Amino acid sequence: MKGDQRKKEILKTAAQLFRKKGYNAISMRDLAQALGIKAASLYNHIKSKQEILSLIVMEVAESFTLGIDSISKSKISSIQKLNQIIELHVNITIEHADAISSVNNDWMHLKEPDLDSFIKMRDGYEDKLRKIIKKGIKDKEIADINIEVMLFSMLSTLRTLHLWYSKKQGINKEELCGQMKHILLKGISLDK
Amino acid sequence: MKGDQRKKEILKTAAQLFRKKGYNAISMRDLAQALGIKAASLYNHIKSKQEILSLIVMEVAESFTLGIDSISKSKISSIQKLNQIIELHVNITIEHADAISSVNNDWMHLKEPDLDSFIKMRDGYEDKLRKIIKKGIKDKEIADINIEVMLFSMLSTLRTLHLWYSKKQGINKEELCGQMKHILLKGISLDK
DNA sequence: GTCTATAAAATGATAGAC
DNA sequence: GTCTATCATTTTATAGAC
Repeated sequence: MKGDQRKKEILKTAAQLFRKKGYNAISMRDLAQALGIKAASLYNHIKSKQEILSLIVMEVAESFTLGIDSISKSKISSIQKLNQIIELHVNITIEHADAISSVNNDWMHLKEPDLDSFIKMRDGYEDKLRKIIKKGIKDKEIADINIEVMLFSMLSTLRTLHLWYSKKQGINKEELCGQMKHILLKGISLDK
Repeated sequence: MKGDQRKKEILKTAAQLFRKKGYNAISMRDLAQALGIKAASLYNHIKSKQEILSLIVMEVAESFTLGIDSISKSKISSIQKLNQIIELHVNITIEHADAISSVNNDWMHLKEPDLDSFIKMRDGYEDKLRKIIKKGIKDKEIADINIEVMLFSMLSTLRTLHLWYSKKQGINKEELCGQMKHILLKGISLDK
């Protein structure tokens, strides 16, 4: 089961299809056809359609959780932590662009106990980021703007990076990280 | 047909349900039940499930198109135009928070000719915003960062405002607009 | 304008042959 | 490991009674 190459293909193709039309719009027949087999054959590799969604979404959610935990703990300034969080999102987006679409839009179709686990991870992520911003304001590293607006704005941009990244070529990872840091942390206006 | 109050109720309830689970996850039975009637009764007011989606999505898409057209034409600075675009998004989000969710996530389930029309409006919107940013850079009102990154970052935040706005109370429209302008245009870092 | 009854198609999933 | 055949359920939508 560990080396089931076919299962990996199924998950990869499913993530691609879910990204285009969403979990509910893709039938097992659609998925099978994209793989060149019949729908019934899928069940030799996966237990159910639900399991496919779960494997796709939970893996990425766990990567984000591990990432933010590590950044939270490290002994660096708040601005440096925000820089690392931007890098975390860019890295995961590049590696799991299709899956992120389901993390953003299909998570509500998870079933218990995954649904509860996902929501806890998501809330925990937001809370850790909120604490980093709060400390940054206290230490006068970050402007004293409404913290929830700030949090929302950063997360919106980082979470939807996948919508835009795959369309643009000619920008490498380092350049992208640099631009994102500039825009998210320093703004675009010149009139100060 | 103009004064069909029931039809308006159907569209409003449908938008609420689509927001929670997406167009494909909501059946006509679900919608009917939320309205306290049977599924068959819906068809006295609407032609099909497709028509419901179309009415919800296209109205909001047209509002955005009208708004950006008007802003584009007016004789004000680029930064002032960006300020007005932020106001446009805040206003439409407050008035059509449920519908915006379908505009973001369910538009791909539109059928022709609506699908093509929607995509044209969306591309047109992005292009008008791109031109405003470009002129702002030329006139030295806006920092000379990668224009596509800037465009993407602004739109990501503005388009997902609905995810966040309905959760937070205690912030009024004017305050929200002010904070968004600050974050999107001036950034959050203090170290310059 | 809403109901019951029902058609026609699509869906997730299983059984068993090869 | 994939196939054909099939099942049980759900789905959108229509017809016709009230």
